[in-house]
Amino acid sequence: MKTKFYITTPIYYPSAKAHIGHAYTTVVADVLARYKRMRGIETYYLTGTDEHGEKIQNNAKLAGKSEQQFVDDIANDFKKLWKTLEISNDDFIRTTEERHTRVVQSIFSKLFTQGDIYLGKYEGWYCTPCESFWTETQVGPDKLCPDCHRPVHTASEDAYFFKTRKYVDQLLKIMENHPKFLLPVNRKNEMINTFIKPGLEDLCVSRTSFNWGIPTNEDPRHVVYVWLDALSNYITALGYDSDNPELFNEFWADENSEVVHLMGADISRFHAIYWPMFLMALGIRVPDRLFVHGLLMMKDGKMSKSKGNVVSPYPLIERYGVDSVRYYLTREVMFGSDGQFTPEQFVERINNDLANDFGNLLNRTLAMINKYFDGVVPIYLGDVTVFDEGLRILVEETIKGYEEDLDDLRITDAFTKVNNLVSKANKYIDDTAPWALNKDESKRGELASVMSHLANVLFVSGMLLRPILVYASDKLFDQLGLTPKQRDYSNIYKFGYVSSIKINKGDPLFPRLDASIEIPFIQDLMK
RNA sequence: CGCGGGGUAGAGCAGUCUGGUAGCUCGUCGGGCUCAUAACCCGGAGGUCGAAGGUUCAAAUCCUUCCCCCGCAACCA
Repeated sequence: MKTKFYITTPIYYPSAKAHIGHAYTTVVADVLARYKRMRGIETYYLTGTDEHGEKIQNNAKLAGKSEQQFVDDIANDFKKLWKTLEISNDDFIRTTEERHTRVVQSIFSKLFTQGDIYLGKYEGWYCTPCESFWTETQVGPDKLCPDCHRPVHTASEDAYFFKTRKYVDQLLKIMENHPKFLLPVNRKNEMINTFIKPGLEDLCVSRTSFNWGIPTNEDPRHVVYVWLDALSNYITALGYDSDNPELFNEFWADENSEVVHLMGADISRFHAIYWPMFLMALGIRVPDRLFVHGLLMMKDGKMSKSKGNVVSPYPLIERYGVDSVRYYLTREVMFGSDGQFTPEQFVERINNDLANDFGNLLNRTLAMINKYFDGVVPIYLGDVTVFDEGLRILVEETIKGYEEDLDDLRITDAFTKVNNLVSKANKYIDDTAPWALNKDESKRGELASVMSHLANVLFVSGMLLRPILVYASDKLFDQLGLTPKQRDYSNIYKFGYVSSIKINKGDPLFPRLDASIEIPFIQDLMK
């Protein structure tokens, strides 16, 4: 396994405030980052905002702000949300920052000089009053401007293009030789069959129709157009081509660093095709993994401003806590497929997994340790019964499977295994019936073993969930009586580590939510 | 014929690549337990796996055609 880990979210386009969909991607990336750190892997986690383009220019005007003021405000909104959600990003890159713009200009120049970028003509449907280009499908069969509904005409303007031809074979080879380069696999097939095979066109990398962008050194009327600007953030943030390239050398250039990009399907094409090509042109190695995650849909379809079905994460966090929201986002959606946000499932997920199964397991275990052993976890003496043995073996299998899954980005599978462990521990209580053992003095050893096994399962479960539950895991460790030093991941390999310590039973970790109150409350948020 | 995803129990989903008794969570019905947050554990009912045809000893799974839903369509995770 590689010793270093670099993970990124897409940089979000701040044309409006952050919603729960942004939070989904960012939380998932955070869970992976925290997991890797917990395993002792040197990790760097990057997120940020993509702040250029015509839409920003227009929205700023509408808001009566300067472009910079407009993006400053929204970038702050994103930063605040990540802070609230306890996102552990190491950096937050903004494409309007000098450290980014300067390097993008230099990348553009380099590609131009070496002949990968050339000056050509961009053609499309143009609306003169709106000063905008539109695509064939946007203007429709009647050739009307989608904005003002007036007729458009074909027009062309000078633009720079990136030559793709030179790198196609190399890219195909990468996809062929590295089956996990682009996941899920159907995404790879889509890229190859729809975009590459029919013949890849050159990519337009500059525009003159608006000016809120990074001006090129070659011709300042041209600003760098979207993807060359936006995608470069993954390396500019690390100090590529700057006076401080240490992070770049450590987390990108070094083959011992695993580079993972997370993204939605809408932008997978740019990540999977053009981004590797840009890197090849720059003579830099390509990422290890591109993972296309699903979207969190609303009952009436995709979240969008026009539909007015966007959910803000803030009121959810405020009412249910950071851990619950993080857990819901990580767990609800099969990683790689689309999922649906409904108030019913939100409440259900938290009640079943966190309150009834996980939280209650802690609560009932500690109650028994208090009652039967005066609040001290009995000394671990190995397996006494077959039930003990079965549980211990399951713990070992769970840890192994969890690690394999997370290392392979199978997030849903990994945490499903933890749920299963918790659930089997609840069953174990039924199987062993401690209340019955307590009535028989000769079964004292068995009873002690049950408590000890349960305490250790709780320790392991809390640790495996720690990348998600940034507060509750430590509350659980507090209640188990573990010192901060003892809360180390490596200790979960030693089953029986939690032994002979005084517990501090506290409040339930996750109070059960009353569905009849909470569902209407969340429904209200969706209006 | 633009591209892609999907249609499996009342709800939400896995399983489809590598064909072999249809599974998970929730709900529902019945039972158990009493350590616990009205929780937990066990069992039952409930499915012509979108439709039709084909391949096969055997199809949710492979092939063909069709129907329906959704997303994208060059800056909405």
